[in-house]
Amino acid sequence: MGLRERKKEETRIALSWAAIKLTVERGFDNVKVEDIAAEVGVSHRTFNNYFSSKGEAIAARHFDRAVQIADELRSRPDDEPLWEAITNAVFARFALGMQEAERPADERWIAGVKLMSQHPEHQGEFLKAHTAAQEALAAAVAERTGTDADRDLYPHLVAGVVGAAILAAIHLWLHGDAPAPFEELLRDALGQVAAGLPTP
Amino acid sequence: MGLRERKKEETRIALSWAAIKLTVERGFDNVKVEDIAAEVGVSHRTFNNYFSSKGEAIAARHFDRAVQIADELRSRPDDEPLWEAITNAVFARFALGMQEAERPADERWIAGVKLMSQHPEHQGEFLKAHTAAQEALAAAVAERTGTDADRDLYPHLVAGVVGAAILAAIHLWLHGDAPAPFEELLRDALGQVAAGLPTP
DNA sequence: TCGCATCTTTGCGCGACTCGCAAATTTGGG
DNA sequence: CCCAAATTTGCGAGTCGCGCAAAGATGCGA
Repeated sequence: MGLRERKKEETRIALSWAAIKLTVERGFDNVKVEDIAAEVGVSHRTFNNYFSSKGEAIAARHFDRAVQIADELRSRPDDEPLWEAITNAVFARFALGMQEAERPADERWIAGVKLMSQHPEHQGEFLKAHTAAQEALAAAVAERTGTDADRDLYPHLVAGVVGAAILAAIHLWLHGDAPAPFEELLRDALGQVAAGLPTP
Repeated sequence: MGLRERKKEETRIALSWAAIKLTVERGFDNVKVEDIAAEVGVSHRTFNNYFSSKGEAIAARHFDRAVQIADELRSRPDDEPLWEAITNAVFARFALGMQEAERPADERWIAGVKLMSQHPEHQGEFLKAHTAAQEALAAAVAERTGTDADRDLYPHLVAGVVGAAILAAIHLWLHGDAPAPFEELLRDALGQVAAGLPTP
């Protein structure tokens, strides 16, 4: 990767990160594209060369991280059982970052994230990113199980079910009554769907 | 429901339907909010009293239909096994309309729908509607299984898994290589997740 | 039946956003 | 060191979302 591409990637990440930071601090509607661009030191117009909306910039971090789950799954030993490999892949790339790494994690930040997550435009973009990443996961599952993502339901179902588990964990973590650590929720959710979701 | 509310609902449906019709015919970007409003005979401004974007108007029909699945589930006999009840509920309210009822179903229409389904803005709104409807389903599942949607993962997982099955069926129907009737795909998908998704 | 309180529609206007285009600037290979 | 290619930037046009207040429609109670 040449200097050119590296710089592009850096700008992309910086813009995405600035979008998240400002949105969490001020609220979605109090951040102008101009502000995000200024924070990174590029022009308003350049922002739109990278992302076609504020929401997309914010969701980009989620997207990048989610896609890495698929990569991680591919690098798992072939003889590892499917659901075990998936669980390990998810935790390797998702749980860490979701928790408190690379992020203040103070009271105000959490509250800001919750507010942000409720904004309609962000929800749409987040789900789009989530779904797009899920397709990458489906492709990896197809590879591992010898199925065909263009003809078989199976890889899409597995990826969809994993995605549903992740979303359910996030949802309960953000909106639920009983405060539980995110990692625990996620492990529980993956365990249940992996076991075939027996009636409780 | 008084005349007032009925009229509102009619306008809402008319706007949503007009949005779909025009978008399928002309393509997402060639339809202005003004056009949709004109088709129904209201002002541009009134459109925005009902929907906050073109995409939302289009997704509203999906949303309404999907929410009815939850209602249908509630009306199923209590002694019906969960997954059987869910499958019946889904088919009662979803499969019919998805197929070819109430809709031209000609070649041009299908092509238009496929194009529309690929548009970024529509995808986001569609997923938002899908997810929102899923929460209604989770509530119904919680009711039926005696779990708590605010504390337990289970109802969200069931709803999420059902949603994933529906999305997988739609996805393969729209983008897959092997042409199969939608109803068959959907039945297959629900059957697999209900059985706990065994390795193929 | 009628009048009034309430809800809905509409026109106006502002600020913001997306994107095409072309000029200016930066980058990397030869 | 220079040039071709990629990237950034400014500008402008066309939409869009929404707050506000006036105008119109509706339904309930007297």
